[in-house]
Amino acid sequence: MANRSDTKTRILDAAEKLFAERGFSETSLRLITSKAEVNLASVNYHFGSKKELIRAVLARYLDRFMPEASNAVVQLKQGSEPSLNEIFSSLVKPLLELNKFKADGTRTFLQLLGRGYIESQGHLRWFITTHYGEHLSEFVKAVAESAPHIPPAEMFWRLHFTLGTVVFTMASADALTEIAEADFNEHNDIEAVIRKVIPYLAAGVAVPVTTQ
Amino acid sequence: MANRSDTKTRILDAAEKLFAERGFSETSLRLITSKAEVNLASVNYHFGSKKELIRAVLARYLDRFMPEASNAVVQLKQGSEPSLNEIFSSLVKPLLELNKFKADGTRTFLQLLGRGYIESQGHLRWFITTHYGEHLSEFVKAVAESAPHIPPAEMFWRLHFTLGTVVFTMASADALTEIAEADFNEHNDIEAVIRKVIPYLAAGVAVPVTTQ
DNA sequence: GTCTATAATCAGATAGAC
DNA sequence: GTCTATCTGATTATAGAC
Repeated sequence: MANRSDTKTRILDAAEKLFAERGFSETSLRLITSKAEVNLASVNYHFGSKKELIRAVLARYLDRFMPEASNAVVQLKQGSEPSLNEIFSSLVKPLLELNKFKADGTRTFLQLLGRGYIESQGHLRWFITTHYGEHLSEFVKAVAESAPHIPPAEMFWRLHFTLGTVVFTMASADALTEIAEADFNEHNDIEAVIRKVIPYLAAGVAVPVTTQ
Repeated sequence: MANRSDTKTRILDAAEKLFAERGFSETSLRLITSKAEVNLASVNYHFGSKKELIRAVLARYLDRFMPEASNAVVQLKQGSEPSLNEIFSSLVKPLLELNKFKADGTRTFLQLLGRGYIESQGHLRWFITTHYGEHLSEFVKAVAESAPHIPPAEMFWRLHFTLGTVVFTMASADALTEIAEADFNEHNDIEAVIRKVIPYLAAGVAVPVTTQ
């Protein structure tokens, strides 16, 4: 069995792929263990429960991405007054680094994030803010400083609009790239999609608040 | 039984509320029939299956909203060259009309739409484009004319970014308004959220394409 | 049309041998 | 650590009496 990773990793690998494609509640442990070619009981042995497995899948990506992302933002601020476009763009490299960790890692991570935010009824939001709060606030602080004309409450909403744009786009990325291919003969990988969405996000976050 | 609507309506009413709050797969027929105070078997008698019930719930809203929405857009174009903000804003009234049809109808509809797009693996997208395609294209055409500097393929992406922003925001609207209340002492109803998101969307859709 | 009762399936989790 | 076998509970769906 030289060419076979350990059971725990096999489960994580199969689970993240299925979770990203189908969502969490639509993915049974039986399907996961069947794709991973491991025994059904091993999930509970290694992870305790399905819920813990989901957390482990997410944590494996977040542990890599979050420090790199906040680091990129901090580095960027060493220079002078980055634009919103530059701040968002600084996340591209940390995102693409995930492809080195695992094939299709960027897309998988973003899709997991999307599924997680939508399915977990606020639980993932809590998990991320409590476990990665300091990294997160580096990003939020940089954005706020770069758009000082937006009041904090408004910025709260806009950052969540942004999150929504990203996670929905990524959860639908497969379908959308297929349609774009068929209708416009455009081939887009995940990086191309990310680079398309950034100007959209930056424009929305910075648009002056209308008083009506 | 004067003060009791018929079984079919009771099921639809209970189902749409639960679907919007919890998602489709997290809502069992047992929960629906229990809240509706009807017999479990009546769902299959009246709708045939859970999947058909989901379609019926969505169709009840779409049948009202889509004609009104496309009508609003067409009306708006009678005047001269509406802005993107005006086009998006023209949807507010049709959306709020849903509150007259049913208490909290606007929020319910948008949350259902969000859940549907995310959970249905592209099936809802197909259902909407095939059943409401003409209404939809009125809207798309108006947006395209109002932002002629955006090439069609780019506009395809931006309209889906927009869809993502809206449906994610609406699927998370309850959680977000709670947080905004707690952290910023801001009270927002669904109309307030809609009015917040429109400038964000309009700015993103119209931002010049960057050539890099 | 509505009900009870139940079929048929699938889920997560676990006991216990190896 | 891994396996088989099974438990327990939930689900959708249906048959058949009323």
